[in-house]
Parts: sequence; structure tokens; C-alpha cells
Amino acid sequence: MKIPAAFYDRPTLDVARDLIGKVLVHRYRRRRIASGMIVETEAYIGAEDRACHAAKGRTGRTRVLFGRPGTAYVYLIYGMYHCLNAVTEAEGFPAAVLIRAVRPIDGIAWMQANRGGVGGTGIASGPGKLCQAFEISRAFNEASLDGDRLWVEDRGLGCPPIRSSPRIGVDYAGEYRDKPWRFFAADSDHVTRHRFNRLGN
DNA sequence: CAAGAGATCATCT
DNA sequence: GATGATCTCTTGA
Repeated sequence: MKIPAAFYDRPTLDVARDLIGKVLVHRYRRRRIASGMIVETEAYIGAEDRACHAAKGRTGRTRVLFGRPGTAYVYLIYGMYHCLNAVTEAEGFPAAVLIRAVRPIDGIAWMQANRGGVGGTGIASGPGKLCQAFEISRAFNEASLDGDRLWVEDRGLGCPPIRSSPRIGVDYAGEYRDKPWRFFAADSDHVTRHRFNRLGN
């Protein structure tokens, strides 16, 4: 049920695709459960990928990207939001999948409260919103994603129809700007609202 | 519906 | 000292 580290020790595009339909779970206050089906991801692959933080080399912040697959990489963006990633590929190769959106399943009231009252399809339809809803902060950076507080599991929900598009917010990434490395569930209302949704496959 | 501004700070130069 | 893998609100067509 809990997805093991070996799942992430594969090509990042495969992991990004295969994470769609899996369930992100946060056990909070010891016994309560918040969860949601992953409906949107993005792949960040290697030091060559100018959109990947590892393009800046191995630094204090990017060290985790070079580490064990199946590890959480959580960073602060724009001074106020967090983004959750799953480190992928063999140790030593810097890559990760950004978990961008989920369809809430368990703990919806808690998540909605965390989001300042925003509910419906807007609870976790974006990487910053998702971390806010799930109370994911840098405290989880470098945590294993098969731990007992935060993990990804397979509930046998199956694999919904998937579409791809360029990644969002990486206009500066040169030739890597247009790589179709964003994946999302074609029939979900819980994905990031973006003009790219009308493009791609 | 689309476009733009502002919020706010860890990280790296 | 500059820069974001974002979000929300406001403005205007």
C-alpha cells in the first residue's frame, strides 16, 4: 500500500506519470489523516535542466536532490509558499517530481481550514495551496516518503487518462522551457487552472 | 476571462 | 543585492 523507495528509483518522467492516481497522506496530531489523490505533477531532471534547482550545482539547498530516491524535497518559494517534491532516480543523479495538485479525500474540513476557508476545487489545486492544505513545511525536507507522518500510497484507484503540457512558471529555462514535463489527470477539476490545460496531449 | 501587482524571505552571488 | 517550480486580489475589456 505504501509506495516503497524503489518506485522512485526510475526515470523521472515515468515516476511523474505513475504518481498520478496515487494518494498523498499526512498523518497529523498522531492519529488523524489528511489525504488526496495526486492529479498533477512536474518532472525536474538533472543539472542540464535549467528549470531544475540542481542546474545551480550541488549547494546546501539542492543537496537533497542528489540524495536517495523517495526522499521529500521541500523548499520555500517566493518567500511565502512551500513546494513538495519526491526525489527520483539513482543516488547521485539530481532529479525530482513536483507534486502540484491533489483531489482531497480524507480530512477535507481540516485542509479547508488550513486554506483560510477556501474549499471545493481550490483546496489543493497548486503546489503552494497543496502544502498549505496539508501543513507541509520544510520540517519535512529530507524526510523519507514512506515514513509514518507523510507518505504516498496506492489505493488501487487506477490510472486516470493523463495529459501533458509544458511546465508552469519556467519561462527563464531556455531550451527546457517547452519540455512537456507536466502531467495531469485529463478529467480532474482539481488541477492548476492554466492556459496550458488547453494545449498538449 | 486575462493581465498585472504585491506579498515576503531563504538561498546564492 | 537579486531572484524565484506561487497565490490572491484588483482592474479592465
